[in-house]
Amino acid sequence: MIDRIDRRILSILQEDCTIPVAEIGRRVGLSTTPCWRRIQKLEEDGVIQRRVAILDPKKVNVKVTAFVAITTSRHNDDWLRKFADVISEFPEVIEFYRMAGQVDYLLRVAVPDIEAYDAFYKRLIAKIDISDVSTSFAMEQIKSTSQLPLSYVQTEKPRAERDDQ
Amino acid sequence: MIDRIDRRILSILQEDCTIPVAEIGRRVGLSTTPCWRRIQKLEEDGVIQRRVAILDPKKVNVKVTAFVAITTSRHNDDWLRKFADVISEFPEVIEFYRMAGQVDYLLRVAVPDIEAYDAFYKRLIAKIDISDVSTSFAMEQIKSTSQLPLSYVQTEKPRAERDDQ
DNA sequence: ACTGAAAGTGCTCTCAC
DNA sequence: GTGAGAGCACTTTCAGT
Repeated sequence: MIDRIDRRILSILQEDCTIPVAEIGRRVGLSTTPCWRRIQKLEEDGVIQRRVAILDPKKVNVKVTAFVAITTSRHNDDWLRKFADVISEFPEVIEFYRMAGQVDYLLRVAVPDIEAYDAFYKRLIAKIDISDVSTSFAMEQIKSTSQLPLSYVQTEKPRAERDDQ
Repeated sequence: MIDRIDRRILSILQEDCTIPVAEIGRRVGLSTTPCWRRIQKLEEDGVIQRRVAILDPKKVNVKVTAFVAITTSRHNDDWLRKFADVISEFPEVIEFYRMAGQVDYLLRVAVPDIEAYDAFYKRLIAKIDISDVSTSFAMEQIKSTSQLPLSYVQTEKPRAERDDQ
């Protein structure tokens, strides 16, 4: 389905999606047409979901990252759906996971400072009844990337190599 | 520095950076040229850091997200720098924070499954001596976005509004 | 399946206002 | 800030390998 050339294309586009197709082709050893068709297919197949601009958190005044661990006292499905919807609506919530283990849910929240987090927190609990919440703040963002590892992609060997065996 | 129109432009580009400048201009009530110039400036100023393709984690076979909480037994600066470098090198590490509070460091790791996490973990501890590690797995990704909240941006009021006052 | 060429389109970016 | 225009990159097709 995805071969090594596709993987290299994905790697390039994950890094910078403004590179012209002709240049991508050159880098992966393909001419423009097949390279363009591969990219088109990767988009059709949903491997490439979207192309977006990445902003500098500091420049848009969200310097503080908070991790919010939520433990709920077991509610029914309806409540959980409402819970998920309400929380997802907050633009400050960048990531939202249902967890295995002690903690039930984990949020990553982007805000300017601790006071803003407090205000966010108040708006959150005003909208939804949460029993147990524990917040940790990040002091420093050492790494944060939109690039997923591509080493685990199920690669189909290129035809040439397959025929060799 | 950044006014409301810039903010709307950023909001659009955070969502989809393939939209033509003319269309962005139309949406924010500007003709192509000034809109293009604003985008150019936002890039120069580093507000827009890059433009990237966002891939579907499932399609590239990283279905499991692990959060790794690391507690170190207080090392010196050199060790900490090496620690940061070694961990940052792993492409599976998508996010890496230095934390306040109980936990010293928090990683978000993307892997195909629990076995792959275990292999990753072995490679990690083989490279660096970590005393106390605690891993939690996400069962479900309810929300995950590259879009930062723009409500906190320091906005300079547009000239017209300022003059009105 | 990829190459290369080539036509058509639409966008980028500059310039004059 | 507007509007127009030149140049260019991208898209898409087609014949050929």
